Amino acid sequence: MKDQSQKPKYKQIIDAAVITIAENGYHQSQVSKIAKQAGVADGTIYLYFKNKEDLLISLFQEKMGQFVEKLREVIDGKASATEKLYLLIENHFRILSRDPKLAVVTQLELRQTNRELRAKINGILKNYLRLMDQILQEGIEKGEFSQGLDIRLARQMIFGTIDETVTTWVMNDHKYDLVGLAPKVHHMLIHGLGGGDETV
Amino acid sequence: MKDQSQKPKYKQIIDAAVITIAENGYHQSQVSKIAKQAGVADGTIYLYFKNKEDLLISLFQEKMGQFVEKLREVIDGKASATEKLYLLIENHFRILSRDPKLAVVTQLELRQTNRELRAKINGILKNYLRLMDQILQEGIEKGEFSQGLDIRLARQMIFGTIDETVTTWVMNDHKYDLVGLAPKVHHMLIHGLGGGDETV
Amino acid sequence: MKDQSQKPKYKQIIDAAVITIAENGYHQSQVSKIAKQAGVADGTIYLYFKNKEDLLISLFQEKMGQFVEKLREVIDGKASATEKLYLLIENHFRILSRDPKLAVVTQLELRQTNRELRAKINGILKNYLRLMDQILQEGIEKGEFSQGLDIRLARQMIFGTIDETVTTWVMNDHKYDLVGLAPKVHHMLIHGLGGGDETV
Amino acid sequence: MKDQSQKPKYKQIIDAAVITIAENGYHQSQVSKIAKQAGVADGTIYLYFKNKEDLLISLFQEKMGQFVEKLREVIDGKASATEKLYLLIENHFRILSRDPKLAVVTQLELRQTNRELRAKINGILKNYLRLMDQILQEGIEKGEFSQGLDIRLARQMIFGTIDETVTTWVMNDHKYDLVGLAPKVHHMLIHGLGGGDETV
DNA sequence: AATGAATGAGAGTTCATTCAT
DNA sequence: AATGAATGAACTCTCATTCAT
Repeated sequence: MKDQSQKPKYKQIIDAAVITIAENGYHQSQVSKIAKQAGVADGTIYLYFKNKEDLLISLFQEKMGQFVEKLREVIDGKASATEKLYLLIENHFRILSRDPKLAVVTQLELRQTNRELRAKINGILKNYLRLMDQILQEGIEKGEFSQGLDIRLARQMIFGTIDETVTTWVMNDHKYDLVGLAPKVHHMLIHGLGGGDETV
Repeated sequence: MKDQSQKPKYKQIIDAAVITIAENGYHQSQVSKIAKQAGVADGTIYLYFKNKEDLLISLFQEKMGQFVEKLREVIDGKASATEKLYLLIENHFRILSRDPKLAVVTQLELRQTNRELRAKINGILKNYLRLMDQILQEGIEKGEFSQGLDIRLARQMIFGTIDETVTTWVMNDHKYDLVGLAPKVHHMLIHGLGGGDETV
Repeated sequence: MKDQSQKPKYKQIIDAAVITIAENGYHQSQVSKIAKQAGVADGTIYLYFKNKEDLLISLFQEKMGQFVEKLREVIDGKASATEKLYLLIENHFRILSRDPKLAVVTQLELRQTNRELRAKINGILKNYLRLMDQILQEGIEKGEFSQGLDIRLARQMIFGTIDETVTTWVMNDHKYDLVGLAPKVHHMLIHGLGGGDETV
Repeated sequence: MKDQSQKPKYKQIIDAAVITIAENGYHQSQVSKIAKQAGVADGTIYLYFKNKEDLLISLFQEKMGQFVEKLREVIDGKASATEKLYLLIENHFRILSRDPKLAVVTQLELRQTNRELRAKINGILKNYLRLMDQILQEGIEKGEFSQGLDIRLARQMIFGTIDETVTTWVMNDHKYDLVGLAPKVHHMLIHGLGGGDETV
């Protein structure tokens, strides 16, 4: 792991954790294995993280932080909520497409943790969900989205759909183009199964 | 656990597993704890299940089997795909509302298992997903749903939305009425965020 | 096991134990497996034997009893100790050659038992060792064997040699003729490595 | 176990295993008991041995290795095969006499292991048996031993006799002098029961 | 005499974490 | 800051034996 020696140890260890977990699965990613992948001693990990759980939370925080940050950049300044939603979906897909190992870790492996850890992970996710809520709020105000929309439910539909789509893609070994699905997914979320042309 | 003594041991143990896992979490549900809850000796569990994994898979199979069966009964003979979708959502919500412990187990705890076990669980889920595909196919043929619908993606939207809605409800300690959300969720899935009245 | 139904249950179970142990090894011969082989219920074994250890001791007693009895018949009335020794070796080899499963059990499997059980087995062996002592005593008195012979050591040489020869044969999957080795083994025991023609 | 703290852990654990097995018997020598005897934590054993079986094989290898090595040293450079055989017997007896616990372990306890482990132990014994074969070959060539000798059978006589003698000594709680038996055993092996003076 | 479902004690092994160097 | 040897608690599964029928 010579090329990692430039990075600060903190990030070096987190990246090693992503690789180790993606390659071996959560339950087969012992601290000693992560340490070896990072090129440090077992004990060194405890100089940077309080314990294993803290490492995993930090991993999620670090990666999710970048994630939301990147999305905000892309979305900011766009005219419509509809467009913002599209960019959110596409970039969500794009970021995970570019880092399939991270995708494996977030979609499959990190969900194998216990309730307590998952609660903390959900806390971190809050930022992302809030971003969705903002888009939804804006869409409703601008008249793009239905006035009667229940924002919390709508956000659950958006997040649930995106999440399920990515998970299915990961479980199918990334064998098809995820980013290419963005337009269809976006269209479905906006117009529903009915396609927006139904005469109700 | 005197009132369980009527049931066959097999079901008795599965029900004990649901209760134990819901109350203690997956990783704190040792075989001995499940046995005690079931009112049998540890070894007895191994007369009915090959090992702990087999017990968990059987649990999922047993409960999911009832689930899909019940849904089929409710849905069969209904006129429209739209109506069938509504019934699927409402009953999905209803069944888990009536058995909050089962909801905890399926939404949170059983996802903490390793990749291999989850693959087996997904195999069992297939039946349910196929039911959704049938409804979608029918809806497209009858002109209720958009002709251009990608069935696989649409199913991921439906399942992802339902799943996320239930999980959020479970994570909020079942503190609101889940079944009551069915109409709104159904409407969103059919009409999308745009509400079906947008002029695009 | 229909053809066993004539035999008394006691022998039926012992024979089943021999077969089961020979085929599966001592540690893989659970009571339930022996019961199945014998065509009886697990519990039935406890009507005929106090416990598993008792069954094994009885097995050894039964088979070893026949063994010594047969040898006595063959040997009785023979003229010389040398001849008796030969017959003992040859018949020891012959009996185990004819029942290779019994050979596996006595040479390999029954030695895997704990110290206590082996002490009891040795008690049963005593009869056989006493027979050897008698032959040795007779041989010394008749002048066939050396006057200075230490009977106990001599018996250990005879038994050790026979036992090692049979064990090696069993470990080599009975792939050569054991009985045919009797003359050579006998000659070696009588004349030693020197062959009796050395000029000392 | 303070006085063991100088030794490398590897040997420290092996010696603890010998003592524990000799004192408690094979089946009552749990890993935790061996660890306690060695003055280390249970887990430490697994830093030096793959598993319990590996510890036992290593024990035998280590002790048997020293054994054969010591015998080679003693025997090398001796003039006759007869003398070499004597030294082999005497030293075999001497080494086990000096370490009665090791004798208990090799003669009684280690034979209680399953077929697989015993096969591995036999593999290690091969070196010792080969040493015997060499002595026999040399003796035949030098005219000390009978020309017609079957080396394999002769080795089985030697090993069987020595082994049985030691085992009997161990089963009698080492209550007599084993080394003192060497001359008689040697004489018997060379001249046989007949004593070498029989006129055949 | 016979059954066989139920019992429950018992042990090898893993791995997150520590701490002397 | 970094190391890595040592720790020791914790859990699944087997199987001889029992006893109600």
